[in-house]
Amino acid sequence: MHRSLEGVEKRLRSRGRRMTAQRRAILEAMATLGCAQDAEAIYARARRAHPRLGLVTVYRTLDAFVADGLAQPVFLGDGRVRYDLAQEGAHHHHLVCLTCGRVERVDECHLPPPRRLGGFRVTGHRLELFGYCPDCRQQR
Amino acid sequence: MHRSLEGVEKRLRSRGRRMTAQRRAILEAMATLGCAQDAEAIYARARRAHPRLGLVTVYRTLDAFVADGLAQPVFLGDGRVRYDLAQEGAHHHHLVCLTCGRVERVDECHLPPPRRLGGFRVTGHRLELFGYCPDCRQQR
DNA sequence: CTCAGTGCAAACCTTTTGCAATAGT
DNA sequence: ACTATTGCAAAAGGTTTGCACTGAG
Repeated sequence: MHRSLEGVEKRLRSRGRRMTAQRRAILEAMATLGCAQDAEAIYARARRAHPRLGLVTVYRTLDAFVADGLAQPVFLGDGRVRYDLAQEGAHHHHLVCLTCGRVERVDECHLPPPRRLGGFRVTGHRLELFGYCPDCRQQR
Repeated sequence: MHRSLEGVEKRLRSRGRRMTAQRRAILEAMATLGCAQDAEAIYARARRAHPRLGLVTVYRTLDAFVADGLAQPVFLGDGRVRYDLAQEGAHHHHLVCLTCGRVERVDECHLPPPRRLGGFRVTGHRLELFGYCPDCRQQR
């Protein structure tokens, strides 16, 4: 993980940003927790490494990461924004359990996105799959 | 549109719900405005037909419609929930302009959703396409 | 030394809830 | 009549902003 941290630091610097203890803690939290975590979860985890961290800083940092292409927002429709660390080969989707809310990462993408569609130039897409996880499937 | 309104009314009744002037106004607003409109937009439009309508009623009605399968929520990541009227053959996706926010409906779905994936039973999906609409494409 | 980043408190905005009044059936 | 539905006001919940202070480069 330290290797990618260096890359991240370089990327931040190139955009006039600074590497701080808070940002390191947030990056580590995101890497540890995995994809599609919300600000609160990242905050709780990052606080272990940096107890003085404020929730507001998490929000501002996530905004900055998204602006710099280091993170991507994920919307699962539960009223909060979740975030993925934008790593190499990062294009992926999410599989969400409708019962317990568990989120799995799905790496295959069978979508050949058309470059043109109804006059639009299509540049990207988001796909979320919904269903029932092994645990919740049994209880039905 | 009156034909489908009757179907809607029947559906509501079968679930112990009542058809009110407010609900008619909201249904009409949704049908007129098209897909992926938020509560505020539906409220503004429905108020033309029923000026005494309250925004809270729109929220509660939309919740009820979703619970009854008459509407579906759409999440485009702009911090508000949007709604589609669930009509026949309603499965569709959205094409969103990253510049102006314009939303087009996309009826083709090239996604053969796998029934099983990583232990999950997959029952549905949401796909949103992003890009630039004809107007905004020119300005670049 | 300079300015990006931080923390706190307060503001914001969308959505939800409590409750008494209203209106379908 | 019975009770689902409504409207208002207030609360809730996630996110953003103002401002003075801190600290990376």
